[in-house]
Amino acid sequence: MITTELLIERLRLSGHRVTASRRAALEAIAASDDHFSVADVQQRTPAVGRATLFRTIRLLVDLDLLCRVLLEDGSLRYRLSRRPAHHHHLVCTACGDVEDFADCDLAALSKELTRRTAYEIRGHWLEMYGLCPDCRAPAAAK
Amino acid sequence: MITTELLIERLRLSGHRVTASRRAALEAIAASDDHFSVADVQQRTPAVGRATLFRTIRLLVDLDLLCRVLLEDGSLRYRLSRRPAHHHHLVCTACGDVEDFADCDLAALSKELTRRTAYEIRGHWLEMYGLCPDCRAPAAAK
DNA sequence: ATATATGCAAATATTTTGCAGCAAG
DNA sequence: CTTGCTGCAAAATATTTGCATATAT
Repeated sequence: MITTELLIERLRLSGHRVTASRRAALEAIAASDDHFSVADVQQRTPAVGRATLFRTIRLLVDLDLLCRVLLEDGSLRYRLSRRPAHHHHLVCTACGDVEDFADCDLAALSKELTRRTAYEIRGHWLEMYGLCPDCRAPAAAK
Repeated sequence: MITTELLIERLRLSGHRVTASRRAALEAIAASDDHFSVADVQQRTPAVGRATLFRTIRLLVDLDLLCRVLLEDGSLRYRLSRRPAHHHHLVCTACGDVEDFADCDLAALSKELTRRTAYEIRGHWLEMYGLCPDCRAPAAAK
């Protein structure tokens, strides 16, 4: 569980000011599970200006406190970073639950693509989708 | 090379009307390389209404004549489908060139994730980024 | 003929920017 | 007390919808 206090501490350590608005945004974010949009946060913090939320969320992404989650339909959401480094998401398409994973073995694919296209490969986006254990059961019952 | 005529034929075969606006949009699309946004098409077809372009592009995506390309920053573009089925993109981050590939071997990863999380995996997004041969040389020279 | 598609304009949604005032450090 | 942050309002951008008209088939 990531607490608001921890997030605030990280904000402070990176040389940014801890303000009431940021505190409010972080509380809303720490309380939200899975993934959320800017609009979701806005709804939970009506007192904070829209522009401030956009600025705050961008800041948090830059600081790696938030990561972006790509949904199956191509839309982007945000999520509290639970892993410091490179990782991916396994998203339940029914309930929105997210699992992180880091071991994407794309080395073989990367090598093969380099051989075939002469590209120098530098990065990738990978997100997986499926049904979490809780959502599998009802789906199977139908 | 995919011609406008081929695209129009596919439109017709799927039971949709071939209109001047759609023809214009398809011409603009067939002429554009790599990936493009709705705004890009709009610029090349000033006579076609904005709403019509959005509707046309959505139709083309539904018909699989266009596929969506995810850029590294998370924004979405479109691209003429050159492959009928499931595939991915290798995008040059310098010039925007795109190569398609289909052999994403995620079976092992998928199996491992299922074992670990009990998710039933149903799909994925995968895009690779790098420098194409033409853009590698200048980059290396610096 | 007639169902489909169009352009327009307006509504809605999303995100950014300028700026004067506020407040964290 | 100084610099960074805020809210507000306005602008820029992106997308959707209703509707009367036009047109492909």
